[in-house]
Amino acid sequence: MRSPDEKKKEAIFEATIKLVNEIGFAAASVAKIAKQANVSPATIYTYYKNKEDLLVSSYIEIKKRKASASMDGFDESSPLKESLRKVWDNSFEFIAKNKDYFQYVEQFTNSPYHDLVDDSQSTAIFQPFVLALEAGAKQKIIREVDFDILTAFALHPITILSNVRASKDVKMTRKNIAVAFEMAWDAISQNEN
Amino acid sequence: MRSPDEKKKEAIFEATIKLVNEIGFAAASVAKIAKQANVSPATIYTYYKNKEDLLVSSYIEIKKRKASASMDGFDESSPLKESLRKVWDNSFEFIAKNKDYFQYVEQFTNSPYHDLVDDSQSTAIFQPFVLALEAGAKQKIIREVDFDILTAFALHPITILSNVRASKDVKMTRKNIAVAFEMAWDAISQNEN
Amino acid sequence: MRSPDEKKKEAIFEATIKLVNEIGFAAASVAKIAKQANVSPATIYTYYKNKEDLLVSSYIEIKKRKASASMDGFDESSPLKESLRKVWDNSFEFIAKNKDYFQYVEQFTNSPYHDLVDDSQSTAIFQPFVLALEAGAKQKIIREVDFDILTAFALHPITILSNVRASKDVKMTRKNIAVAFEMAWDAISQNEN
Amino acid sequence: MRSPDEKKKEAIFEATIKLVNEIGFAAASVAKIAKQANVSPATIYTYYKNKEDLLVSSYIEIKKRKASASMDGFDESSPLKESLRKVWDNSFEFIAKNKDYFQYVEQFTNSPYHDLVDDSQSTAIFQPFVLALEAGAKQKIIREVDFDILTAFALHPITILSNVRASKDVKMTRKNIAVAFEMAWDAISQNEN
DNA sequence: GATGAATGAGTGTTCATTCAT
DNA sequence: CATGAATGAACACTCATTCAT
Repeated sequence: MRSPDEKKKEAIFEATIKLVNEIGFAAASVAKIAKQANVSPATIYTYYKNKEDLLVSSYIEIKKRKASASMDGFDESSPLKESLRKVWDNSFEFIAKNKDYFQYVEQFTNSPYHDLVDDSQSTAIFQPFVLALEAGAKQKIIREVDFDILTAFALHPITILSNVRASKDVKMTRKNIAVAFEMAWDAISQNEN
Repeated sequence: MRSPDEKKKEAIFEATIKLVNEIGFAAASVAKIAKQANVSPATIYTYYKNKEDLLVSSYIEIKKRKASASMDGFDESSPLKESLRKVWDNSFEFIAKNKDYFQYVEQFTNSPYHDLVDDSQSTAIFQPFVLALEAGAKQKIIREVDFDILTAFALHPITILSNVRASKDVKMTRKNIAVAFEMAWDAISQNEN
Repeated sequence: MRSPDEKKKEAIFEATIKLVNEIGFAAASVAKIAKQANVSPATIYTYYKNKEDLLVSSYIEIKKRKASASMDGFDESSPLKESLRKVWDNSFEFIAKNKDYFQYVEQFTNSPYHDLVDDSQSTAIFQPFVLALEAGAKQKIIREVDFDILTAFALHPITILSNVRASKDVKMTRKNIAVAFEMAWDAISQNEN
Repeated sequence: MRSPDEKKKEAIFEATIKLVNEIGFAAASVAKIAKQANVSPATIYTYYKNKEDLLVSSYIEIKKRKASASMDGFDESSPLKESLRKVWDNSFEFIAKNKDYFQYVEQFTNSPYHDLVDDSQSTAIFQPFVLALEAGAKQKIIREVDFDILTAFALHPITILSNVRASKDVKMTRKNIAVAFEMAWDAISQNEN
């Protein structure tokens, strides 16, 4: 069971995400976040060094949760395609359940705040997946290209298709996910002969 | 009576983009933008209704420029793959030349400001390209899927691979562009048999 | 017939009164007055030295018009009570026809601007009336008291009863005016014996 | 946690009245009031919602104080004339002691701010007096006329004669008050036969 | 004479943060 | 640990006024 303090910290965390999503970084003042979390502005400063720390910490926290969720049940011994599919399904499930987290990350990632963050902690969780991709490349299952190019097709479509702002109309039904995944796989797989 | 100074407006426009990219929407105050543009803060209000108008107008201006650049030399009679390739090359060229414009758009798109914008004006320019895609789908050259899913593989990789924040390490050399384009085409083309 | 210039000046005058009544001295900016009068802000400065001059001049102009209207048809040879009644009727008529002028004066009078004004010009018009009062006092028709005390009962009730803000509910019908006038007369007349 | 400082609030209140009287609503900026009260501009906003609230609250506060002072020692069983005289004496005493309060109210009353105020709270204190007047009217001691007409002669002369701006020259000595009161009584009393 | 562009100085207000309790 | 009071600094924006045309 959580201590009363942890509850307060969680309340501040949730209030931050809610407010930033609703009114943006600029308008989400410490005072407003405090009110939303039902604490005094001063209280926030007992948990976070300053506003920047609050925003960055919240981002990192989400990234961690998302990374573990995405890698849940990942099995290195499975075929690469199945592994990748697992990550896709996990990701869509996590995003569907945590739209607010996802939206916060999107906004944060494209802001100057992002430069302050060291992503290594959360990317570490993906390590097994990275290794699997590299192995696949060596085995000529998938293309041997820069890692960033690979993920542009293998992973980024997930976030693009989940982004309410970018893709207003598509509902990511099970069928749509399946099709999109096949497209991703076609993109990265070394199938031409 | 003085006549309006187009140079001054352009200076404000450029200053806005520069500052927003460097320090973000929140920190880019009207006063700072004015100083950067070498005008009085009050002068900005003779060209724009308010800060929001300044930011939104700047966004729209960029979108327009980018849209026409992307569609430059687009030929409806060419084969779809060539047309798409043309858009890719145009886009990468434009982005390479205007990294600051591009960065501004990325940040703007993922901010609450974006909800205020009606994108129809700039997307209108893409109309011939949209028609070409639809024709390609009907002719079974490319997959028949939701338009947003299609662009997630046919166009979005361009912006992802150009994004300095997301892809720090890859240089989009001519070769890398060629490979990435092939992957995009594999994703969308109806090549399974 | 007025020259085009005079029309413009009158437009500025009317715009000033309208706006000050609607939003008050503080909010009635030169720019807004200019817009209301359909001229450029700079144009106002060709007719008035500055904003203070505009407000004060408008006040004086109204005072003049009101003073002459009040004294219209004043006959020194009439009995004092009749003369006073004439002033009452004239005043109520003027105010009824020019509620906006009246309201402007009320607001102006109770503002620090009023200290800047030399009222002698407009009060000069009342001179015959003042003399009549003084004569009445000497003849023991009315009380011999300080002039300001006299007018507090003989004239001020007119403005009080006309003031929309102060007296919301009373309609100054002919009958109400008659009664109020009798009260005023009872107050000032030397009727005790 | 600091406790609220009543002294500070009073200082802001007094500074507001002083400055508004000296330079008017328009020129009395929050910054100037803060400086006069020896607090930070931001501090004013911990006690008042905004400038309007500051001005309106100050007005209401004065009205309350004035209303109770005016009704001090009011005795319903006394003859009406005595009761009214009591109110006159109380009022002149209060105004003499608090010229600044009075001046503030005068300016406020004739400004657009006044429309925002619900006067019922302060007028409630006058209720016994209102009832006494109504009783007097029924007993034919005073005229049966609209309440606003009655007060235009029974009460308004007090404020007119106290108004420095309107009546520059008269000193309201005990004797002058006595005379003026008799005039007021003559105006409202039903003595003609 | 008339104007829209331009601006330094100021507006009311909110900010992130600190501090005494 | 938690807080509301307090604030200097900054915010977006408007002001009265000037100036070149």
